[in-house]
Amino acid sequence: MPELPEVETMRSGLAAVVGRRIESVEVPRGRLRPIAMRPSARSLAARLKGCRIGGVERHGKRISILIDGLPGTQRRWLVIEPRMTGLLLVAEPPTAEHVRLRLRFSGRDRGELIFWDRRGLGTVRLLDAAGLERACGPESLGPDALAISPDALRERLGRSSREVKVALLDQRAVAGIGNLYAAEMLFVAGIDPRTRCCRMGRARWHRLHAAMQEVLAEAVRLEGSTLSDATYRTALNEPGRYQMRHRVYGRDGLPCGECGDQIRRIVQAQRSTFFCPRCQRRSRGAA
DNA sequence: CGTTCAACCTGGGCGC
DNA sequence: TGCGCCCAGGTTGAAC
Repeated sequence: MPELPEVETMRSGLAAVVGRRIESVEVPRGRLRPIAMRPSARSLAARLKGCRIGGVERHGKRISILIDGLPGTQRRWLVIEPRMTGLLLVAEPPTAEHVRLRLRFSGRDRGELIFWDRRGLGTVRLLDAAGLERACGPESLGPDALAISPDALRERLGRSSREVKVALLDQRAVAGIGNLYAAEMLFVAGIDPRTRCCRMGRARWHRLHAAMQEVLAEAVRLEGSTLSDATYRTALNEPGRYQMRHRVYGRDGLPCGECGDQIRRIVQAQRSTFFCPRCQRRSRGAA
């Protein structure tokens, strides 16, 4: 479930291939249904060959790779959405079967960039500047969760009648948060995930913002969360280490590390939410 | 403005 | 051993 920390780890891992020239492009075909790729695999391969990797950026849970050296002066970006099980690797992938795109580099350094995706829900698109703006600009994504100010967070969500856990997953409001980290930051902030945004005062928004920064920064430092299904790996095909720090996610029925009460699982907007009913009471704190 | 539901996929875990 | 079923959750789009 690549969220901000996992995608940020992919981005920093990909810094190793910036400046390299693409010698060949491979889109393996197997028994699996091809993933969404625009333009077609064949055309993508033809256009990328001989180009250079100009840079790598993260936009919420998406990655853009600047492609230099296409004919003409216009720049293009390879925009990749890992969605549920997509990985960007500069090392051998977990299995050969689910490799969706492989760029081989030329020159002294050689090496490869691989997009691997077990479930195939991810997408790969080659976009021009306007397309990049549409896919990753403010009409699709709000401010990054690691860059937003406390007041901007409150400004963007504070009037909503939605439950705060559901609202945190809205990428147009704030970008990068998914199901796992939403649960973790609400626990750290001591906020009931069912609280309506418009019922939260300034103090609680600031507490949520502080928890957001703390949880995401620590998860980035530990290179994301590799769950028991072991899907997510770093760009070097190593597991993340933030799963050891999970306080509520995936822990229903287990005792809360703070108070010892049982952690509960509920469903909000068709997604699991994990929380501690005692540590995350609606009225906890001054509010 | 909002919610709900289905769809896209594969594979791990479970009950039988 | 194996089959059928449920579940994981990012994103989009339709229906209401």
